[in-house]
Amino acid sequence: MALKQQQPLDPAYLEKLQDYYAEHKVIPSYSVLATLWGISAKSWVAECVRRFEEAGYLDWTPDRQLKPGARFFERRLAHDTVQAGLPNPALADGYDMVTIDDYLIRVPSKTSLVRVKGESMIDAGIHDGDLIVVEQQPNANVGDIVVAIVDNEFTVKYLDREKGGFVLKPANKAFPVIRPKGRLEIFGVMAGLVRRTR
Amino acid sequence: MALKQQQPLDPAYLEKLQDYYAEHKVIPSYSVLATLWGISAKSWVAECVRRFEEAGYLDWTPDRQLKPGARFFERRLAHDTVQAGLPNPALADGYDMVTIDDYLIRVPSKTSLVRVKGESMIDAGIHDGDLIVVEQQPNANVGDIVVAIVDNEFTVKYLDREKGGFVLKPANKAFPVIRPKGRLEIFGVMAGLVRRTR
DNA sequence: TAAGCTACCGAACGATCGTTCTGGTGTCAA
DNA sequence: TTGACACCAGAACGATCGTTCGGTAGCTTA
Repeated sequence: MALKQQQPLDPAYLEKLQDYYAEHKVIPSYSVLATLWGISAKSWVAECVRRFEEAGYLDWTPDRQLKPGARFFERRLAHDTVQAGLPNPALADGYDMVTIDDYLIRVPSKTSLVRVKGESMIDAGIHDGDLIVVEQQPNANVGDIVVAIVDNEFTVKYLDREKGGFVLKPANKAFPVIRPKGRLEIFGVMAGLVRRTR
Repeated sequence: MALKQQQPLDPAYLEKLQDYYAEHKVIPSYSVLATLWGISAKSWVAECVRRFEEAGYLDWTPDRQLKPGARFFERRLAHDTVQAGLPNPALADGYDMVTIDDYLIRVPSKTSLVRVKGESMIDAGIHDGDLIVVEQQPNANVGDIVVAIVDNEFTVKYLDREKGGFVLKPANKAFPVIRPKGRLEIFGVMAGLVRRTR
């Protein structure tokens, strides 16, 4: 027996909830949701919540408290071609959904973030203040951008090899190549980059 | 009159709550908190919550629901120098974030992602294939990096003004300045950048 | 050794929670 | 014309919520 196709809910409901969550970091109660959505019956709120839950946007804690679901943090990824008159971006067509965290992080337990200091990697498009997504591992390949520990500080550089051993090369001619005296301590390999510009 | 100095609370309480929040993205109720903290009296939970609230770790929504406070996501040891042994690569901000998503997105309903095509903004550290975090809005200021719609395609450029009107300037001398014939249609303003390198 | 804290327990209570059920309205196809 | 269905209102209800208040055990201070 085929499952009955559920009518899609008003996307504005989800958006309002996401905005509320972004502000308060909490999912509100049914009565607050009713106000938020302009609905005056808790029973209908319950039904809407049920559908969002079914669609994966909401979930429950073991203690039966409402919480964000797996798809709650999805973002619209606009295609690079735009339809003819498309003033209203609410149209579902022309968008894929992506969650930024899933996009960048493959192994959460081995992934961390390091803030970039200085302009030594500017030719690789890595600016001062950017966050580097690092997959922690003790070794890397020549050509990888690695986060190494030099003089008790994190440093982001290209990994390269000279006859003397491994070296760290900046992507900026104004900076010198680093040739570590002892063993080169690698913290991890760069897997991504995050920059906030506003 | 000097304010009475409050006894510091057990830091383990806050840690347990932060762990719970990291898992469920929600602040639990008093009875769940009691279980979480190994306390059997809700009245005492209420007192602890009151002190966390006083210290800025917890807060209330306008609807009197408990939510994370301003200091909830703070890091204990936030500096980019590395301790002996393997470090916890904290953010130098003094604040940690729950998710990368949270770091980049302020208004989810008005935010979407656009993939960059080409090298026209390479001098701004924006590479081919990067994802631009866009806050959708119909106008912008000179100097902003904007996502505009030109010939039914998204294009990322600096917004500038010439005597003829607004123009779009690339960050790469090999590319021409775009002078739109009619009205310049702005999709939104760049608020961040995401790059995957692996 | 009594008084005065702090840390906690436990019962009681009114408010609010989410659920359930009954019912109304608008739309569309048969 | 009549269902069928989606959308929504409202009342009723037991469960759970957070608050209040009284009480206890242990440690200080005087």
